[in-house]
Amino acid sequence: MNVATDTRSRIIAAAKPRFHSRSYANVGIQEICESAGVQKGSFYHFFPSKRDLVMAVIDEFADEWAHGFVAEAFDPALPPMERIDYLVDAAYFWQKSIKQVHGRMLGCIFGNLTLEVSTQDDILRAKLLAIFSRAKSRFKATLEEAVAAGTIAPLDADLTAEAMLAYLEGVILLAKSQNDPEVIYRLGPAIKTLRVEKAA
Amino acid sequence: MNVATDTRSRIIAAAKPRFHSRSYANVGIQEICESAGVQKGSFYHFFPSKRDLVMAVIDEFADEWAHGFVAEAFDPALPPMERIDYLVDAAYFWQKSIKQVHGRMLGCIFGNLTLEVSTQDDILRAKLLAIFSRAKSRFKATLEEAVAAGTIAPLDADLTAEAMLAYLEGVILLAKSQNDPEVIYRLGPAIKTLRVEKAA
DNA sequence: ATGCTAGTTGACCGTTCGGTAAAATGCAAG
DNA sequence: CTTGCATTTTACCGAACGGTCAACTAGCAT
Repeated sequence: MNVATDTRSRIIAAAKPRFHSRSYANVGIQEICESAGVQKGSFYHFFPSKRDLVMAVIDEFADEWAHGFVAEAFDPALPPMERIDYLVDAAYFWQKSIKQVHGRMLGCIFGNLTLEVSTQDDILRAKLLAIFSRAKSRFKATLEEAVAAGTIAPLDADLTAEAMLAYLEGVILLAKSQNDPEVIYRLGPAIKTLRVEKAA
Repeated sequence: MNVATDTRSRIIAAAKPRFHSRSYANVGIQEICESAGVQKGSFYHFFPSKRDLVMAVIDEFADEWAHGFVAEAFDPALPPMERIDYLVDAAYFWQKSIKQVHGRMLGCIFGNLTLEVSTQDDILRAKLLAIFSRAKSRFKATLEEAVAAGTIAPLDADLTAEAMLAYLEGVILLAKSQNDPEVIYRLGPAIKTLRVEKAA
């Protein structure tokens, strides 16, 4: 069982950076297997299909974020609005370090996959949507706390949270188009100027 | 020459909706040729490579926008800030009509392609970057006009323009993840709340 | 020791991929 | 009437694609 777990996670470990740095369609099972030192038949013992692999990869990225930067950023000890700054900073430093190692800005794997596959695979789209939905909830709770604390004027927390998430993804997209994480540094802080007023 | 032009444009016409609704990697030359009623050898007479085709497709989309919605939105007769509203509205109605016909929200082809290929093909990335750069210029000029007219308080027009473009792309991304153009309707108007202050 | 099962192997499936080359066709200018 | 060029056709290339299958191995419980 330990060996089994190891093979499975070696496959995922080989797939992660590839899906992140290229695209879903551009990464083949064969390449992943070679890199993981696993036979193709063995791959299909653990994953019924390529889609199931990428779902596992999505989960791993999500967990990594949830227990890493996101947990740090949304620390209840921090003043609410500073959490958002922290998150944007984290995105910036992460992309910057990736570029230093890899030579390229890879962007957000959830955004990347969303635009690539969501017209072709509703199951993947739903998976990605769930990730975004959780992210939005974090923003929303933070905004509600900030409003309650009087840090910011009352607003529509739900829509503003969604707007902030959209902005973050958009900034990362633009940064990727320039292959330059500094775009995140320059544009990121403006996230706090976004506001959707409460409906009358 | 007329026949030649026709073949070439039939190829592009077949390729456009496919690249828009699926992805670069997922659309094959063969399929495009079949749909256009063109032989593969004939395809390679007009396009040296698949990449050259997608560049032509990008140009067509860019022209279509530039002479359509964008020209309408950035009408100098309109008050500057209303132009931005107009553009967001145009994006909304366009995506909505696409969904009515096609059943899916396809999003922005420039954003889609950017996230898919920009780590793998610097020439395509540069092409897409140029598109974004022009779009940003439109926003910037509009913002400068609004500041000059006293409609909005002075700000860093360059960075705010970039932020607005990022936000628009992000909103479309999120809408695509939900396969729902109404997201653009709900979040779009908040674009005007974005501000980057002038550096001291 | 035997039988069951999870895991592994490597060969194989048909299909599609982007791209090539040579021969055939159509057409227009000299 | 012929030369020359742009266009088109057809057949083909090697490689890669996602996925399947039957045979084999190893470990563990009865």
